[in-house]
Amino acid sequence: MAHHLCSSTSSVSLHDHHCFSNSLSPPRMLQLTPFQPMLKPRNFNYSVKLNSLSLSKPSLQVTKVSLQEPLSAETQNSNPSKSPNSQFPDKKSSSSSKSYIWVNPRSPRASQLRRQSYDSRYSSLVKIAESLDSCNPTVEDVSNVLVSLGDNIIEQDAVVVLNHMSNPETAPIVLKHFQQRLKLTKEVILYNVTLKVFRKCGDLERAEKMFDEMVERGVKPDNVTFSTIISCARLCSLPKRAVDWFEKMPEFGCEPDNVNYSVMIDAYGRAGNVDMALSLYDRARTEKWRIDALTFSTLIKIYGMSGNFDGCLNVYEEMKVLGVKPNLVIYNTLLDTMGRAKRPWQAKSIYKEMMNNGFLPNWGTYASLLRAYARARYGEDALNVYKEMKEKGLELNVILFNTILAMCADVGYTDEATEIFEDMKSTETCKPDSWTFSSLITIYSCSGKVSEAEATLNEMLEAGFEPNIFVLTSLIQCYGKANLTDDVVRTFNRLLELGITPDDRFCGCLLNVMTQTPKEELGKLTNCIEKANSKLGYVVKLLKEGENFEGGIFKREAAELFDSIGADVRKAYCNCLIDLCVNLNLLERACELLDLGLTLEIYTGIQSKTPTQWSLHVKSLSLGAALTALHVWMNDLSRALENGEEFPSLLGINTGHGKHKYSDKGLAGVFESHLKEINAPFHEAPEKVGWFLTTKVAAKSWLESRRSQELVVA
DNA sequence: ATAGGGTTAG
Repeated sequence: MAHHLCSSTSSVSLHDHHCFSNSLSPPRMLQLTPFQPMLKPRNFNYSVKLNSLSLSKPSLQVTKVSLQEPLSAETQNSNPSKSPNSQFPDKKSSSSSKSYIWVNPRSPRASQLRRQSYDSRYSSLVKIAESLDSCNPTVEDVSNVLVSLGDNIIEQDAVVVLNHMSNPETAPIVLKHFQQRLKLTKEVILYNVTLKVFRKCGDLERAEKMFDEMVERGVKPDNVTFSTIISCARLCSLPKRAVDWFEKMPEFGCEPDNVNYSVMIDAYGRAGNVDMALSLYDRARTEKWRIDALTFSTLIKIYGMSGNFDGCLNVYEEMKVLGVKPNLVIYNTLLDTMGRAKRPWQAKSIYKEMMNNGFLPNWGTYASLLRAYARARYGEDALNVYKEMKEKGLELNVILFNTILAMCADVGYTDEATEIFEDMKSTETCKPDSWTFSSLITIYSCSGKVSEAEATLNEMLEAGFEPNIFVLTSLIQCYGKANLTDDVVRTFNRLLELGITPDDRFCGCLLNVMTQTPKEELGKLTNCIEKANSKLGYVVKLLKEGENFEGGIFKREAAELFDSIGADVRKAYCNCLIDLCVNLNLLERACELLDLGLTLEIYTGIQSKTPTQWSLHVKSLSLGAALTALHVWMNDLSRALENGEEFPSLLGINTGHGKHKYSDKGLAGVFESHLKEINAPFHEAPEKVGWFLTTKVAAKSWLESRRSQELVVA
């Protein structure tokens, strides 16, 4: 990484370093979701002193294709003889027997006529529906629009008109109009389509009122009535009301069918009642209802929402066993749930299967894939999906753009993020929001690009967004890395001016900045830390005062601090505090903190022993903490040697691979040079990445020579 | 497109 590190003062040797899932990072809003892991791989710098650490069957089986002229107002007023569709009989002549064309319904001619005649009628009805949506909700205005239908209205016309309406004010008036003028044979259908209008507007109140009205009028509700109201309740995020309606069905003589089950499976799932959803599925299965792909998709989603991701895959397998062919919706749902499950590899194999089965990805497919890859930080895969979407002209929305930009921030794709941000701005539909700016500022901050971060901040302000805690945390990290301590302080004051309360992560970032700041500037930052979090301020103060305090106080205060902060930041705080100790040459204090970290189980499994190998695991430690742990381990090994303990054939240190986009040199690299410096006989294992190994013999002789050296010094 | 089920998330 190109960070500007803390100035290389002669007394402090500085090392670029990042640490892993223990680190405090500039926050991203993504991390607020429950699906996000608590911690992410992140970069950090530590300055450390090294030497210390269906089209329904054509219902026109009718051979009669005689139809009226298109029912638009214009044609009503125009001279029929001038009608462009003069091949069809006009309305006036339709009363004469000659007006009927009799055609074999199976002939291509019939289907052509059907389509044409249907199309023209249908589209006029749709236009009338639109006019009804925009007219005043008065009987007069509604009647004026409906006049254009003429007098030969059939029941189906009424159904089509209402089915296309979306205005909950005019729809009941339209319904009444038809009820008064038509002899309805299936009045329930008219009610059902009116209920759909209310559902479109998410107006459950009106839908329920309409239900009462129909019952009062003696119209018997059917399964469609119930599925419409139930799905309306579901759309209104009132799944419990959906359940109430489902339970009312028997009361009205309705037996639930497969669609009702399907809707209810979804409604129960959304109500959080997974058990009921699954028991309905069982019932549907034992009652041999045909369970279709859509219902399986719903089931997969329910399992996914309850976190049972293997359940999702089981349903998918069961579906195939039952002979239901997966469709695109199923695949998209599976991809989505595998993304939520953080199983990008499974998303990948499902996508492959989908392609092999001849399906073409649609926007939803790409969105699910992109999310699955981006959330799991499969950088290359996510970028490939992005490129493919771009090639196909599929535009991302803000959420998707933000998802991929957040990934770029996590894996250090600075240039890619810049390009994607430009793409985003060039779209007409998508404007960057505070999340977008936050991710970008984080990216520039992590890669040490101060001027870019500041430019993006200004762009954000121009777009009318106030800096939030996420942005300010990133900026503090940015200035900290660049060793611009005064700008860190200025940014901190800005946070207070904006009335934002510093959170654990923000304070952790400040603490992390301290680990990168030269000694003589630390005072400026301790002031900020004291204002931000008094407990942390006190611990830092004790630490800085070195030995001048009673034993035990420091550890107790530190323990209290760890108790007061979120479990997700404890390790990061502990790492930073140890780094600070190491920087200030307070090795004993560092050991105390490491010990406290072990006691409180902030750190686990640092040392391990098997009959054949003793190991030190420093993967999740900061450099300072890792070097402290090494120091402790060596002392433990010396003691074991003195006590005549049997050594295993191998001794090893696991640093992890230590590669990170924002970092030039990882923990492994720094550790390697430190091991050389102290002549430790550990060597990088060619077969095992991130491991430094030595033999019993080499370890023992090195420990011996170290002891004799110490004796000499003494 | 022709009375009922889902699709968009951070």
